[in-house]
Amino acid sequence: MSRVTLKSLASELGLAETTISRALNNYPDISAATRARVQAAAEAHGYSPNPLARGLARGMAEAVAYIMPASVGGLSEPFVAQLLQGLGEALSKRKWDLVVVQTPAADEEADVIERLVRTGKVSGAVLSRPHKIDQRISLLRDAKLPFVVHGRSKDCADYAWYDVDNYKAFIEMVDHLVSLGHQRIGYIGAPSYYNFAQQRLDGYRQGMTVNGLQPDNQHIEICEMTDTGGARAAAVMLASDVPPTALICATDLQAIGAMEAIRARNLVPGKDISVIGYDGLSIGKHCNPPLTTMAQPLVHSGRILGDMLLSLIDGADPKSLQELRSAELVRRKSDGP
Amino acid sequence: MSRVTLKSLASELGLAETTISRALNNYPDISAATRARVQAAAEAHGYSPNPLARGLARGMAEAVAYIMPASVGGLSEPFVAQLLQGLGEALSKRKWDLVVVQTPAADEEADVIERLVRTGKVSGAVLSRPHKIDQRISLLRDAKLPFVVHGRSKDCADYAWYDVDNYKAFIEMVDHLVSLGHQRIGYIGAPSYYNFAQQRLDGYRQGMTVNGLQPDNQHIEICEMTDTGGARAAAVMLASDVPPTALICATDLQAIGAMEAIRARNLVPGKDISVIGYDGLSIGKHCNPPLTTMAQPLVHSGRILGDMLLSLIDGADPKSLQELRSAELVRRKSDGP
DNA sequence: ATTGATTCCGAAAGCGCTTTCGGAATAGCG
DNA sequence: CGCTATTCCGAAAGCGCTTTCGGAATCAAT
Repeated sequence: MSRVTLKSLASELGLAETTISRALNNYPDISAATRARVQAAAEAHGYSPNPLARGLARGMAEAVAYIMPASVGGLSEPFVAQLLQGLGEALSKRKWDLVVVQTPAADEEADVIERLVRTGKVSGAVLSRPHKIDQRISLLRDAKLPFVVHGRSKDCADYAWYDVDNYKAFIEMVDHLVSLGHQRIGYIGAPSYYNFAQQRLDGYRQGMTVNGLQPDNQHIEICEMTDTGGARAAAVMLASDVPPTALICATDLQAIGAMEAIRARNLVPGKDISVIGYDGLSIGKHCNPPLTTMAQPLVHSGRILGDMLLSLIDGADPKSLQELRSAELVRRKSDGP
Repeated sequence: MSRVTLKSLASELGLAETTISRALNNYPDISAATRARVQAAAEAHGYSPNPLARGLARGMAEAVAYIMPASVGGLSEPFVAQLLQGLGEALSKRKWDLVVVQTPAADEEADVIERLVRTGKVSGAVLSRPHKIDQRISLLRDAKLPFVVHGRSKDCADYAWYDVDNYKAFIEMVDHLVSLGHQRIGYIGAPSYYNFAQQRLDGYRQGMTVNGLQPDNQHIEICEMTDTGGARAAAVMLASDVPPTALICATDLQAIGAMEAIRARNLVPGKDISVIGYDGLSIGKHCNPPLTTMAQPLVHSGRILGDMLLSLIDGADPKSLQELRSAELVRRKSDGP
């Protein structure tokens, strides 16, 4: 059972390869009758064009790349699987493929991306977790490879992106805590080279000022986006003269760490000190207490990103493909008066 | 800056395309001098062969597929990201690509895989979470596409696989609990169509008997591999006449759910009732109390699976590529006397 | 019946690379 | 110096598909 090709179909039907091809690709210059005949035969034999050959001939591959975020501290991001699922769903509508590429170390990043565009094995790319100024974005832009970004870098005017409104979300988080009666609200942030980290910090600051509160620098800590990072940062803050009564964290993992630090001081998170995270990871449900968090729909994000990329490849204007979503507060048990 | 191809290199060096190609592919019939010259030029221009063209010519793609496990209950598996990372590392050594494919619903599974092998866009595949008898395995086997399985199905004699010894692990888990003084040890298992579910159940049973204990059917519950599943199962068991003093769970998520059910009855997991999970998810660290679990190194697994697949494609005998690892007990706080 | 416009299909070239094969240049040998 | 054995490179064909172009048939109109 050798592979079924255009040629084999052609010889079976007594037609030319080229006719088969055009029939299957809905060219207008094929009579309805033969088209039907061809399609039936293709169906019967389970024909599907060799994507390599097609890609070569058409000069573009029916595949897009997902550029995995460099694994911070060896810890793979928990959101990848969900995002991939959404992406896959979007792409499967056209039967396109999804190839995931890793960017091992920061200094090899350029190589990897350069190779990606040079070899032309994908006709688009999705990028996660952009930095404020992100070399990868410049590379993709220069290479004129269609791409969409999950998040935004600082100069996000001319490319396609999908992001949640970090700024707004963190204002809301402050609002929420204030409405619960909190005054001294601490902030545990992420490294500032991430653009979202800046947005979240700004949102926090803005939220404080509109509520007539003074963001105390003693109550702002920046650390890695891990549980241990969050724990350390929280410990520092709790040891200060006037410890905060509530903590806003840039990520769920940090929040989880912070809760541990709180418990380590024999305080009860959500009772003595409120903690709110950001990401909406399902892990949070099983913490002690369950973590209140701002959630973003990841599978859905993947789907949107995929759709965006496809229409971008179809020639849409990147500027028309910029979508800002709002995160939603998921109240669990880690926040209280 | 048009793409640099064999042709452009050839005309620049005054050589034939074919010579360039053979030089770069280390054919023995190219003089060392010209080879060096060619390689230098290729390097200088940043040449890398078009993978589509190469794949077409060679009749095989430099890419492998990772077949994502169907997302159970809409919940993406948390281990995917880590496995992918390991796989990517292994493949990057040869600069191969990793395409992830989804199998949407069970009835489309066959289609997807069939299309995968038919189009020949990958020269190998990795499969996760096999069932006892797994249609996907039969399909891949029949298609003669090299593949390795992460786990084993019932008939695993003739293909390549990498698995952890579930049976042994669950015996050890029982041993461990018995050594802590437990007698009534309950078991929360996974659906029996998964082969690992059977192995784990068997291990549990065996562990009980070698320790002179009678596995009570009242103390065995099968449920979905989710937190809610685990919670429901634990609730049932706790309500029985002689509730178990310790719980062994087939997955960490179930264990996390079980702990919740225990807390719901105002009991303290790890103190009143011990709980041990299986998977070694890092989530477990942040539970209340931190979950004791049997851990398997996922990134490493990915790397092994990738290496296996590559040597399989190189012509290795599948039977020689079967590796059984042991899981390791990670003691945290959810087990006690 | 002649022309011109349509409709439909096949021939041919090409995408970028690999690989087999043959032949020119060089070397080794008597 | 002539002959065979080596070394090295180019020509050609092909991987499976797409797409442009031209030509044979059919049709409608004169």
